[in-house]
Amino acid sequence: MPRHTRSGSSAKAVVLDKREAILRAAIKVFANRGYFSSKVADIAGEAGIADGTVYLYFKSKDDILHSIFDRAMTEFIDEGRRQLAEIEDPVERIRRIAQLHLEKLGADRNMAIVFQVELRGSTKFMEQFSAAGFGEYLDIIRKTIADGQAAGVFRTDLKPVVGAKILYGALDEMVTNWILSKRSYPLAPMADEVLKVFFGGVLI
Amino acid sequence: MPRHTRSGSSAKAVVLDKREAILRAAIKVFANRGYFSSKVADIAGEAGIADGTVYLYFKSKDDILHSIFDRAMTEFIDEGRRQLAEIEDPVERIRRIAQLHLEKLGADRNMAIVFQVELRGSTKFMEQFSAAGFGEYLDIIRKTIADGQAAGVFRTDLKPVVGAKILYGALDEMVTNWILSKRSYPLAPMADEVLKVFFGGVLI
Amino acid sequence: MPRHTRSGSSAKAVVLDKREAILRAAIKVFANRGYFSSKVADIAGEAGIADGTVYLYFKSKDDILHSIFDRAMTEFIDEGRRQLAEIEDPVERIRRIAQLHLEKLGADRNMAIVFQVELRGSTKFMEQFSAAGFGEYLDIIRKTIADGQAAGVFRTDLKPVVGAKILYGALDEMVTNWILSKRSYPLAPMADEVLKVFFGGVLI
Amino acid sequence: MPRHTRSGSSAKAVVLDKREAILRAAIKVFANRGYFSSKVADIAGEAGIADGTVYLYFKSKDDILHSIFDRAMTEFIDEGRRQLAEIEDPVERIRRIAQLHLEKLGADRNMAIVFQVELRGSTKFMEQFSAAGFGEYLDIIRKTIADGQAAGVFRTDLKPVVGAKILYGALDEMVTNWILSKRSYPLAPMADEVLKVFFGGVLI
DNA sequence: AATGAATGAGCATTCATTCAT
DNA sequence: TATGAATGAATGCTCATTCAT
Repeated sequence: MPRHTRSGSSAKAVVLDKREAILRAAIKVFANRGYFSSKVADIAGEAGIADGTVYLYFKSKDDILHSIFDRAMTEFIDEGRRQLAEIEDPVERIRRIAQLHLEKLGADRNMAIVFQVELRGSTKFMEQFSAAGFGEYLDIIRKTIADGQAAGVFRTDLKPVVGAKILYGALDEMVTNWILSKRSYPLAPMADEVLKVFFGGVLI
Repeated sequence: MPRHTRSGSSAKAVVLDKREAILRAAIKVFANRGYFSSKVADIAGEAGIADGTVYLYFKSKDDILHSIFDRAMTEFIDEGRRQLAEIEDPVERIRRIAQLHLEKLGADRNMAIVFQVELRGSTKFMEQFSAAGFGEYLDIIRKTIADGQAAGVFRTDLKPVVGAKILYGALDEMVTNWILSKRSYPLAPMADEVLKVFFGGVLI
Repeated sequence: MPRHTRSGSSAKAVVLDKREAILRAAIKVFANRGYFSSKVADIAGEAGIADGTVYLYFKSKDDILHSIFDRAMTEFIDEGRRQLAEIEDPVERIRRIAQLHLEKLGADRNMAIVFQVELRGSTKFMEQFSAAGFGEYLDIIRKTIADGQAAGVFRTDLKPVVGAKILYGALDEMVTNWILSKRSYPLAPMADEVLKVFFGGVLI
Repeated sequence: MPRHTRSGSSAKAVVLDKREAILRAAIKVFANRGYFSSKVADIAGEAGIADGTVYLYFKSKDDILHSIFDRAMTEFIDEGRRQLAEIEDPVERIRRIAQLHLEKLGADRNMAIVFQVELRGSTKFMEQFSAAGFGEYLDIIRKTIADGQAAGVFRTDLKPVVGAKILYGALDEMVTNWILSKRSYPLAPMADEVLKVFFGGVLI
């Protein structure tokens, strides 16, 4: 896809590039040492800039973490909406959501670590986050389940919001285990395992 | 066995009481402010003792958090073994595990916050913890699922370890949402909702 | 020499014994770790008593160090006076002083370390000490030199006080080197080497 | 080689200046209060900088003391080698050493206090220091005495190393007394008094 | 007298943030 | 914009001393 600016030398593009570089560096550093143990100097060093420069692009260390979440969540939600746009069938929609969830997080281990560990590691963040993108995400799942119930494909003795949490929790645990695992394996295929149970249960 | 000292005033008991008081205070403080933002002075203040006294009972702030996890996990595992001892049926065992999980964490909101937030908020802790009690817990679920498969009550096209993670993840998410919820509701009943899906799936 | 109290069980004797035990323990601990790095608890432990008991015999940690110096210095001065009482000849008196200096410090390595290191390691102590026993000690040497000059055996183009410092400094350095030496050798014989130079110089 | 920046304003010079300022401040503070009683904040205050700035130039409080010793000793040894380079006569060399010793320490009272008090006030420092510059210093004296013996000007019934210690000890005591003295007098002239005795002895 | 648990003042060090250049 | 030296508030931990028993 062609860029609208020639080379990366336009003022705007440079700004975005450096901001981007800092975010990437922060994701790496936060993933390795954790938010509280990471120093702004580490991030600057990883990004190849001076410490002070960080503050030209972010208001604070806290702001960096928030920006990481915001950007990733926005991208994820957008990508989700795009992919779900043409899928009508609730079952297929749920399948697509689950796959997308694990594909996205499975594609960037550092980002996954930051999401699973740092986002969860702070009630403050979690609360703010719930109010933001996370709530929206859960809501998309909830609505799809409700649609499925209306369409007569999902059992109706289950509150959609609870179903959404169960699916999300199961997927989330797949990610957490993948992060902590000493073995290296692809995360995305786990979606099918989760869906197998989510859709059909474990009882024969 | 008769005590030589009346009631809980024996030296041993006093020591345990103070240690206990510090742990309780720490759970409260950690739950409210998070581990990193909590000051040892906060804990001491909450426990009604001098700052230095904390160090007569714990080696460091870090040691306090570890002690919280260790004690709670040991108690939980013990209680679990006791309650599961007389249950043979895999389905019932799984049900008991899920209920116990939410009963225990639902009984102490602060403790639940510390577990959900602080334990998850540190790869270091998570790794140490995985190697310790958490792995053991997941293993109990895994074995029960395997037993159920052998007994012909659970579908066999699912790896027991994956099933265990799915169940755990779903329960865990119930706890996390309960913690973050502005509304106040009992956590334990959520176990049935999770089991409904885990056992039977959502498809009609 | 017979004791005036039978056994060590009289109140006075017990007090002295425990005080003595604390001082001995302190000398050992101070010698090994240095005054500032030594903890009162270390001293109590070495003396086999409870921490608080130290304060029944000494006003403070500082007081212990002072007591060590005071007692040792008093003993040393007394012993010196006794031994010098019957020596008239200034040369022999100087010899006796030098020998006694190295004999005494050479007899107790820990005490020597405390004297050489801790006493010197604090201007405060040194000033207080100068005003106390140390000044008295130097004065005895000074007077002996002056006597020798009056008697025509010592050169008179040297201020007695300077001569006293030179002798003391040379002896002191023997002690310091002996303490720091990795090899083990008797300190007392070094007195003759010092006196050889002090009396006759190094020039042929 | 021309500088691109005028006078002492180059980055390197500024760094050295601030490092120098901290060392000077530390010498003053250590001399007045002693190493253990001195606070890093005192040093920073004396140097007119913020507390944290100290750590941009030194690794720790301990590192400051070491740097003081290292720099002074290096300077002293260098200056000594320079001045002794053209002196052949062992007697004159000894004289020069003694004079230099008292000239240098007599030129900076605070530095002298730090050397006499803090260096001696720690077996740890003394041991490290013995292995370093101090041993080298004593060795220079020792060799000169041995040369004098070989040249037939010094008596041979004295081990050179012992002679070196005696001279050093005598000089050292001059410094210590000068530091502790309430009167103010020049230290350097005391070298002649010491040499008078060292060379010719006190006996007529 | 003896104990040792409790106290709390004290301090070296870190690090997010600022700002002169 | 970019730098990185400087700042100084913040805090975990130690240990001399006290005092209830």
